[in-house]
Amino acid sequence: MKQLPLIACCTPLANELSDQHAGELESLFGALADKNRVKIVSMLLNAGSEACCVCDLEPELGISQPTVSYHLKRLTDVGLLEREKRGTYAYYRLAPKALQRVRALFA
Amino acid sequence: MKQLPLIACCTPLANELSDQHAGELESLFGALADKNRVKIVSMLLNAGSEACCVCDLEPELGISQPTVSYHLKRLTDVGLLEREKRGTYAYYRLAPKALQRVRALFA
DNA sequence: GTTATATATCGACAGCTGTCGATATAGTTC
DNA sequence: GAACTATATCGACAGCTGTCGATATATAAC
Repeated sequence: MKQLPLIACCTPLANELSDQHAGELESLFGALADKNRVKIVSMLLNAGSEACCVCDLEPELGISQPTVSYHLKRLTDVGLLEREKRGTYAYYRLAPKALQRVRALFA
Repeated sequence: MKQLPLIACCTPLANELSDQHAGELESLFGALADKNRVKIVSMLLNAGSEACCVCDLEPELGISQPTVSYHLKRLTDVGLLEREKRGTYAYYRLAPKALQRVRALFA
C-alpha cells in the first residue's frame, strides 16, 4: 500500500473483544444456530412460564427422541434452558436471565 | 405414559415457527457463531459509521487474509455486512437494517 | 421384583466449517 | 504494456455437528 486512494486505511481499531468474551458469544450464538433449536426456543417462549417435556417437543419437531435430547442439552449447556426432573419426565423452560443477557448484547 | 405425575404433559404447543423462518434464523445465528466473526462485528460496531477494509482486520484477528475474506463473505451473505469497493480496497460496514432486525428478535 | 416408560448416552456416519497455502482477479502505478 | 498490490477464490484437510438406531438409566406401576 503506497497511498490511500479515498479514505484512510489501517486506522487503529480500539476495544477489540477479548478472546474469552468472543468465545463465549461464539458458544451462545452456536447454540441458537440450528433450526430445531430455534424452534425449541420459540416454543418455550410461547409456553410462557410453563415448562415443556421432551415428549411435548418431539412430535412438533419431527426428529427422533435422542436428537431432541441432544438439542436440549446444547441449549442447557450454554445456560439458555433450565432442566427440572419430575418423575420420569424432564421439563425444560427458558432461563429467565438468558433472554436478558441476549437482549443486552444488542441494546 | 399412563398418567401425568405432576403437571400436564403433551399440551399443544401453538405458534411453532415455520420451517422457512427457523431456517433463516439458523443462518443468521450461524453467521455470528464464530469468535472471529463476533470480533469483526464488534470492531465494525466500534468503528461506527466508518467502514473497515480487510487490511484493517487481518492484523487484529491474527488469521490469514483468505480466512478473513471468508468470514467477511459469511457475514455479508446473510445481510449483516455491506461491501463497498474503492480502488483495490474492499470496505465493509455493518448493514444498518441488520442490527434492527436482530434487535427485533428479542424485543 | 418385574414390567413399562421417559429420558440420556453411546457409536457411527455423512456433511458442514474453519483454516491454510497457492493461485486468480482486478485495480493502481509506472 | 509491465509490475505491483489488495482482495477473492480454489483445493485440501482436520475437526465439529446433526442425525439415527441401539442401549443404558431412572422412575413409576403393578
